[in-house]
Parts: sequence; C-alpha cells; structure tokens
Amino acid sequence: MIETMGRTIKIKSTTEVTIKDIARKANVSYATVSRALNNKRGVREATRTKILDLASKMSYTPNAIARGLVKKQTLTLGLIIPDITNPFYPEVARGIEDGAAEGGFSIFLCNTNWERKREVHYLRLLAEKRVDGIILAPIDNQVEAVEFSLTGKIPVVYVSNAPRRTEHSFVVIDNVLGGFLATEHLIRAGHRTIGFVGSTEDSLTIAGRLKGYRRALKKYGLPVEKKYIQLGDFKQETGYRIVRRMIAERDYPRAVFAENDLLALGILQGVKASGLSVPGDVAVVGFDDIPFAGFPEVQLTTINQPKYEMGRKAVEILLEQIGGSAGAQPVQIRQIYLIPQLVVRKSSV
Amino acid sequence: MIETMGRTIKIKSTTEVTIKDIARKANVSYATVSRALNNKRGVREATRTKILDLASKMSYTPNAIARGLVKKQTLTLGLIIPDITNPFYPEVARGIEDGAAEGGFSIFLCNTNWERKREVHYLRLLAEKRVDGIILAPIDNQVEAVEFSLTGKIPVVYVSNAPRRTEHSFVVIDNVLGGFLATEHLIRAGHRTIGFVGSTEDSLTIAGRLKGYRRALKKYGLPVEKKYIQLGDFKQETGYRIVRRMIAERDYPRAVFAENDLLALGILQGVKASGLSVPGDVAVVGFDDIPFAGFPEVQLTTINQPKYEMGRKAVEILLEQIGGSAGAQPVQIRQIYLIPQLVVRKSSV
DNA sequence: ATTGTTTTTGTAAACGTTTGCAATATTCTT
DNA sequence: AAGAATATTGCAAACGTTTACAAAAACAAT
Repeated sequence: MIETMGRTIKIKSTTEVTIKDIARKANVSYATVSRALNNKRGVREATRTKILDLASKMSYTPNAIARGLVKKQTLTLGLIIPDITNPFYPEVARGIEDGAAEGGFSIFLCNTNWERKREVHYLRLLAEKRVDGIILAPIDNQVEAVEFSLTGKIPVVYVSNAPRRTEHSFVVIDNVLGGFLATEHLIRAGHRTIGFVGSTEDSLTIAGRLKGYRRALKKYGLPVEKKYIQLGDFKQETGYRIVRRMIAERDYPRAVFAENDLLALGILQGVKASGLSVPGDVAVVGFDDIPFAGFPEVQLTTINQPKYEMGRKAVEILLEQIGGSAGAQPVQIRQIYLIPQLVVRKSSV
Repeated sequence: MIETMGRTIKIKSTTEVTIKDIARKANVSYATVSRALNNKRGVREATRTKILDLASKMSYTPNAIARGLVKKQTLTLGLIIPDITNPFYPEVARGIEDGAAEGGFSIFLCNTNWERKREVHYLRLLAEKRVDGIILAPIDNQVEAVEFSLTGKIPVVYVSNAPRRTEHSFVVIDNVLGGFLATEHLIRAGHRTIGFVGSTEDSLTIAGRLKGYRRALKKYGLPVEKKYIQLGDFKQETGYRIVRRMIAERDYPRAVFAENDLLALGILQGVKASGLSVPGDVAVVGFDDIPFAGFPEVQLTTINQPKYEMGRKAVEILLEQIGGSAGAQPVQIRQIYLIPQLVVRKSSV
C-alpha cells in the first residue's frame, strides 16, 4: 500500500441553504418558494423563474429528510438479498432497480450474507428509515415471524423465494417444476442413479426442488436413495467437497442435480479433480442459469430463471401495493410462479 | 407465468405510534421517553423500564426521518458503482458494507450501469437524502465537475478509480504497476507481439494500465504497435468481438493484455471460437482477478486487486473524514494506491 | 427541619419541509 | 368604475424527533 502525502484541507462549515433563505432573497414567503420549486400551479410565471434562478444560483439542494417527514413517504424501496456475490442476485437487483426508477423510486440495497442476524437488522433499519416498501429475498422460513412484527404496515413483496403459506405477495420460480425438469432430463439421458446436492433443510427453495426431483424419479420408476441426497449450503466449495467425498468413498451417483449453479460448478470441479469426467462419468445439472453457466469453458446444463424479469415483476407488484395502500381501495395479494426453462448444455449430454 | 388466485386484504391504516403516545401512557413528558429510548443517563431506572416495556408493547419503531432532521445526520452512506453484474464490484461492496456496519452506518447502494445520466442522478439523490458520506466508483473523468457542484460539503471518497488530479481522498490500485506486471510477464514468457484490449479513452483505468503496458514494452525494446491497441467497452462480448475480428483479418498479436477480466474472458472465448488455442496461439492476461478467473475451467492469468480490502479501506477513510468534519479539526486528504499482484495461471503459460 | 446537592423530569424551541385556509392582488364583466 | 371571479401569495400548523434550559423532586448533610 502506497500513500501519497496527505494534504489537509479546512472544512467549510457553511450552514445548509434552505427554502427560507431563498424566500428572503426573493421577497416572498417560503410557502411560495416551496410551490415554485415543486412546479405547483398557482405561482405567477415571473415569481417562479425568479425563485428557480435564485435556487440554482444559491445551489439549493432540497432536503428529502424534511420532505419525507411531512409527506410521510420517502420514495425509497428497500431490497434485501442474501448474497450479492452470487451472480443470480445482481441480475434480479437490476430488474428491480430499473422498475423502481421508472416509478420514481430508488433502492436501498442490503446484503445479508446469509446471516439471519443481518436480515433482522436490515428489516428493522428499513422500517426505521420509513421506506415505502420492501422487496425481500429471504434466507429461510423463519423470516415471516420477525418480518411481520417489525415492518408493521410497510408493504412487503417476496422475490426469488417466499416463506411457506405467506400472506404476502411474491414472485418466485416454480421450483417443483424446475426440479422435475432437471431430473427428468437426466433420466431421459439414460441415467439411473441421480443424486441431489442442496443447501440446508431450512432453505426455501429446497422443498420444491426436491419435490420435483422425487416426483420425476417416481414417474420413471426409479428409487429415491437417501445416501445420494446431500445437503450443505449454497457455496461452491460445498459442492466441490461433497462430490469429492462421495467419489472417494466409491459410492456416487452417475448424475447430480444441484440446487443452484454455484453448487453445480463446485461439483463440476470436484468431479474433474477426482480424475473423472463430466458428463461421461458424472452428469451435472444446476439451477439459476447464471451468466457463467453459459461460458464455453463451462457449458453447464441448468434450469433458467428469468432473473431480470422476476425483479421487474416484483417491483411492479410492490408499487401497485403502495399505490393501493395510499388510496382507500383494498389491496390485491398477488402470488406469482414463473415458469423455469431447461437449458441443455454440455455438462449433461 | 402462473398466478394463484389473488385474495384482497383491507389495509389497516393505523396511524404511526410515536414517542408522544408512549409518553401519554407512561405519564411522563415525551422528552423523558426520548431519553429513556436512547439510553441517556438521567432517567430513573423504574421510569426507564416502564417506558421500554410500553415501547415494545406498543411496537414502537423510531422514526429515523424525524431523528435525521434534528440531528442532521442519517448514519447512512451512499455507494455508487457502475456495474453490479461485474463480479468485481460486489466484492468491493462487501468490504464497504462490512466496514460501514462496524462503524454503525448502513449503505445506500446505487448502480449506474455505466450511464453518466444515472451517475449524476444518483449523486443528486444522495445529496438530497443527506447521506453522511459518499463512496464513488466513477465511470470516467467527467464526474468531478458535476460531483463538486452537487454534493457540496458531503465528504466523498473515490474507490477503485479516481479522476485525474482530484482533491478528494481515494483508494485505487496502482494501475501503472499492474499494466507493467501483466505486460512484462507476457514478454518474459517469450511473446514479442503483445496487444492491449481496453474500454474507452475516457475510462479512468485505461491511462494507467496502458502506460504500464507501454513502459514494459519500452523496457524490453519492443515496439508499441497502434493496430494492436483496440478499444471498446468493459463488456465481455466486446473482447470476444475484437479478438475475432483481429484473427479473421489475419493480423493479430500472439499475446493480449486486457483491461479487465470480463474482456479477457471474452478474448479467451473469441480465440477458441476462431479455432485457435490459449495460450498456444494467443496468450491472455486480464485484470481484477474476479472469482471466475480462478476456476479450473478458466485459469485466467490476471492482476489481482484486493477488492474487499479496497472497500474496507475506503469506508475507513470516509468515516475518518466524516468524524473530522463534525469536529473542528482540519480533514486529512488521503490518496492511497494499493499494490496489484500478478497471478499466473494457464492462460498465459 | 433547613439548606445544599444531585438527580430526575418537564417545557419549549428547533430541524426544513408541505399544505389548508385566509388574505390580498389581479383580471374579467358589466 | 365597481363588483365579481379568479389567480397568486402569506400565515401558521403539522410531521416526529432531540436537546438546552428551567423546574421539580429526591437525597444528603447539618
């Protein structure tokens, strides 16, 4: 680390330029300034331009805090995701951000790092900051309880996955269908022993994807073997570790369906590191279709989720909800399952 | 897309529970409530517990907006990055978030998508929201002008790269050294024609990395060939396109130094898609060392940036600055260059 | 019991906006 | 030129906190 010589500068501790300062200079009341600045009707054109000029000359910056206090809205949405380094979430986040921007909202993004403590912390924080709505990609089923007590009457929409039997709106993928498609694909490719590698039991996606997996096996008359269902977490290293162990113990399935792409990539690497080949010795299917899955060097067969669209849909619903709670009409709960798509690449055939 | 039947729920339009409500129930003034809630000394223990009980019973949530207004601080930092889908930035963001959390601050994350319009928009937004400080990973040199007028007296620290000759603090990588290391490595590996693929001229990193590249060539007595210096943008597709074109025109360098890993990955793919091999026909070195670069399937030689640490260092400085501007002491400008590290993998030897 | 300290509590102003209502100024009708 | 109608402005309260200062209460020392 190299540091160039640090100069010191004196801080100009000027006090904030307010609407009142402008009013004084313009010889009007500050109510008028407020109206002019907000393009409200009922301000003479001459007055308005005079005020606008003054405002920019004095480099006035509206105080969103003060405004928020009286208007009781912040034009801000909270977004809580579990893992910003998993390429899946940034894509969803982009959809959300774009959608929010179109509606005039901006996003307060929080990353929980898969830690419940942080999730709770951020939920509370967002409530205190009085965001107008929250989009939540929850870690597991336990959110619901705490979320409910914390955020009170702030509209919440779940994205990517949702707690069982929630009363809130959500936009998720049809995990059962996804799991089924992945597994059926492996079966049709001729495999008879098919493993499942996933995260923890608490994970919100695992139930669905595992169900789809089981359903496919059953449909084609294959047994569900406990020993081939291995759990850990969502990290790539975990996939690597699990598959290496299974291979080392000389009892491994000839195909694996992984709960997400990161795990699948770890498995890919684990198989190769064990001296076996993909898909020759072990075929692999992932879930998510992160950008990297499509790389020529990787060619991971996977289940595509429409990530960006999922994000957009979630804000769309949230904004609808926010609008509704302002008006007097009752609010529509909307629970949406998006259709997953099988993307066949080299890792399975 | 499947939507389950949407129930409607009526919105409970309860009005906010405030400090005054608690005061009324507790038979004390609301000043006392405020003191109790903030753990200020000078509140009798009995009173305090009574108030705390009441607060949780009534599920009171402090209003950060109101507090912000009077305290003139939001305990919030703004973070502006150009591309949340480039794995480089999430790593930096994690460092920033962790550092901020330790200092009791939270992060408002904004993604500009490499668009100047958005950058300006967010700068203004953050100023209006009165964040206590801003960490900015700027798109190019033109920020400085607008930034200055917008954010006024909010402390700003640049991260990842900084405008030329800025008066602000920053934490960046030593790009000249990085470019030099990358190029020298290729030269020592025996290559004589070495290309450079980068983003636009305006990019903040290009000058340094190109300078290092030139310096290495000069040191080893190799010519700088204009035709082998190709610019585009930071996207992977661009690297792919550029290298395919060069190869198609049958005039391509035997080694390429790319301004970032995404470009390098595109080049990797472009070379292979053209029927050539890496590093046999074309050696490739990238910059950043994003997680994928180390994947067994990829094995990209690259220049490592300490991303997480860079983020942490940046907040550390920002918080220092914020603390300083509160007190009366003059503030230290700190301009830090981190040392890049060459990571040799299969794409170059 | 009286006074002096110290601790606890209350009062009221401030933070920078928005907005309903009243007051004033302008324009239109006749 | 006067009155009616309308457009523009000002006044003041409100939003939910924090905090200096004053007041009151509790305790200690005599």
